[in-house]
Amino acid sequence: MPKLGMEPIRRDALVKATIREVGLRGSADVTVSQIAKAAGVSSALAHHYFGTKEALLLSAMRQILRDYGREVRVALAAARGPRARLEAIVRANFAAPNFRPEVIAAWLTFYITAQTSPEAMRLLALYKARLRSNLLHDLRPLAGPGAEKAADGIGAMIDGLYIRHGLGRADAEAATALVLDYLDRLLGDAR
Amino acid sequence: MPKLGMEPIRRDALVKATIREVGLRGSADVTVSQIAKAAGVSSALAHHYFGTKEALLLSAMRQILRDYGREVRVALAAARGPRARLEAIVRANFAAPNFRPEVIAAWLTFYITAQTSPEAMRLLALYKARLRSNLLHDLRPLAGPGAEKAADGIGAMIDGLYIRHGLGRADAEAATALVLDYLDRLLGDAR
Amino acid sequence: MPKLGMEPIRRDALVKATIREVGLRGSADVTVSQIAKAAGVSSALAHHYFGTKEALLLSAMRQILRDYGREVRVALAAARGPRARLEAIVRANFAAPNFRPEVIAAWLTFYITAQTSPEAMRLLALYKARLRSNLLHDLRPLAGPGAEKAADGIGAMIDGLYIRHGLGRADAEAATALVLDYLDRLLGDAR
Amino acid sequence: MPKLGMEPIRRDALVKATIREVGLRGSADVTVSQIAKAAGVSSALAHHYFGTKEALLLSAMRQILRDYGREVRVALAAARGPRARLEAIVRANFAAPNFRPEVIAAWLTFYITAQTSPEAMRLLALYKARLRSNLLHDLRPLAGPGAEKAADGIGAMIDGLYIRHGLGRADAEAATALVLDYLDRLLGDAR
DNA sequence: AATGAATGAGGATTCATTCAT
DNA sequence: GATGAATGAATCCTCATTCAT
Repeated sequence: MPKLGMEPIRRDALVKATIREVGLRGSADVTVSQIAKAAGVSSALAHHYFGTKEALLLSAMRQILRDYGREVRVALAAARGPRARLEAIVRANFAAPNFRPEVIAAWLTFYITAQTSPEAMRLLALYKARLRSNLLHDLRPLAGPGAEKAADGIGAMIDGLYIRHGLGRADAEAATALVLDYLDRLLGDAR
Repeated sequence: MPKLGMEPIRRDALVKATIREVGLRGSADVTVSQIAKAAGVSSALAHHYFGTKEALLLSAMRQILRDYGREVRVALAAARGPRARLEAIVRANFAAPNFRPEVIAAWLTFYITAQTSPEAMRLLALYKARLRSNLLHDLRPLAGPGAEKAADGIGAMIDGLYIRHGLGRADAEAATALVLDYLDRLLGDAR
Repeated sequence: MPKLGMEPIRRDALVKATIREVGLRGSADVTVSQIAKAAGVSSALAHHYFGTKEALLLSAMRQILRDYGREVRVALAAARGPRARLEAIVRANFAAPNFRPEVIAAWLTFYITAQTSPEAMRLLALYKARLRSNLLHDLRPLAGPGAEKAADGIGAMIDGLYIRHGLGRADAEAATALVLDYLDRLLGDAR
Repeated sequence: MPKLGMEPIRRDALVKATIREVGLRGSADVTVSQIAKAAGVSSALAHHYFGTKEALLLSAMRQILRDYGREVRVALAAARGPRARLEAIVRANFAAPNFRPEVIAAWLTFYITAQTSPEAMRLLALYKARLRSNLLHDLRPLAGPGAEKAADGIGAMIDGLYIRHGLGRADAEAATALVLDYLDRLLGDAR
């Protein structure tokens, strides 16, 4: 029984299902039909709304990036001072919603997709840039000229811990501690 | 013009072609036919020698791990003392043969594969364990009780820089410097 | 021009085409594509509805068994008394719809299939059991203790004539007469 | 180490392996490679000696027919008088070497093959004719004008019991008894 | 006499995508 | 707004067959 204004609901359900399925199946081997079924609609509808599979995957990627961005923004809003803000950024990266195995698996898949799809690459680069700029903003007052390198190092470590988590253990707490320890060593110079 | 003793030659060519194609195409979407063509043989021959596509992918993964292991071993042999050995390990990770975009892309693909194939997961875990044990061996005399955390941090940063390289620039030299800087900060405690 | 409710129509067409093709080609070498083409659809649709080739073959087998069962049931309904019922069973076995070369060829193929597929074996055993029980039901009042052996003998002869028909001539009339003659000799004891 | 005069040995091994494999695999799904491996040679050699797969299958069929013929001939040689000879024929049909599941399975496969290959059909027809002529020869003095029908009936029953054996139980002894009982009923007329 | 090497042709199966309803 | 119907294209894989050695 079709209703008016179903579009946003369906789109959302499909995007969420995409993230879930890509994560669960843990690979790029997800089919549009699987996603559609998981969203409770026909695969034809998925095409109706997104046109192609790639577009659907990109939408899912954008959603993940958006979720991630929100998480960071919220964390930042509650932090006072550069050091606290840096810690907030780190914590946000390993916060539950972003750190679920399925989301990590989705990220990995998007890394792969990015090697083929320029649009995916663009999105991933955007994430990198945003993280870097966030870090830089608060590192500069603390680390001075070393800020650039510090941002690179911290960003890399975050990424490394992130994908390692997907592969096995490594809990969020330990990951956070490790990065914060690194941060403090970096800031030690300036202190 | 068939010759005798072609098997090792073909296997090698196919494995190399697999790495290359997986890297170039940058995804798990490589077909056996593509790989076979790149190796200059028919897809039937690929199946003749490897049985399944997964087996071929796993062989390629083993080859990459073997190459990586050799690289590290050679670097270690030339190093004197724990600090030098640690630096050797880091450098080896970003050394040219391991750090080519195609190899990195292959690694990423294997990360994905690992989420489905237990054998791939096993191989990846083995790599992680070896890297960690290598680092620990030389960190213990220098970092004492902090060695474990140090190994985790350095390992994570290496992985992060590694996949970041696949995504864009970030040269080997900068990556090496970043990790060594981190290393020195870690060792600063004990110094 | 897709319509709704096509599924039963397509399924039926595919099953019929399967019987026809298996019969015509006279072997298990029929391909799904051949069957699909004969049914006027794509091979993809055959998989869409039946999943696997084996499932399609089994469906065809079930259809043949169903047709056969109906034939026997109809014949039995019109017969009065054990002797007449036995004759009806025999006649039904050689009645036109079951006795077409293509159906016989299909039977033979299913005999082969049964050696690999437990489900096919089950279906064939079911047919055997039903025929035997039908025969026994009416043989017991007439042949007494010899009923079991009589059922086996008649069943075997029917099967033998059946496959012989597939191989060459041997018309239905002669086959029927032969079995009925045997039946009468068997019943002679009790008469 | 190739030897002189290997040809007959290899041919024989391949034919035997064919019968065995066709029987074991219980279907026409046997590959030349499987047969060759079972015979301890390469598949290339099978082609070297037989040219095509079909030729190899036909050779196997001829061998089975030859074995069957010999079995019957030996049995006949030891029998005195028409009745004894008829019984000998029946017994030979259910004698161990012909009645092994694998041989029966091979027979079934050849029935299928016959529907495609004229040569296979010819061989099968030849077997039918020989059995019929054998039966007729000894039925004529005993059954007179009914001999023809008797031969058909007995032949059919033998075939029926034969393939039924392939499908499940039904031991040779019971089969023999059933046919002999039928024979005696047929001869009862003339007695 | 025998085989390893190699492949073309084909077969089952999957899937993104389209379209009429 | 939504879907069942349908398919072309592609994928993995198998196999009979050939050929140089």
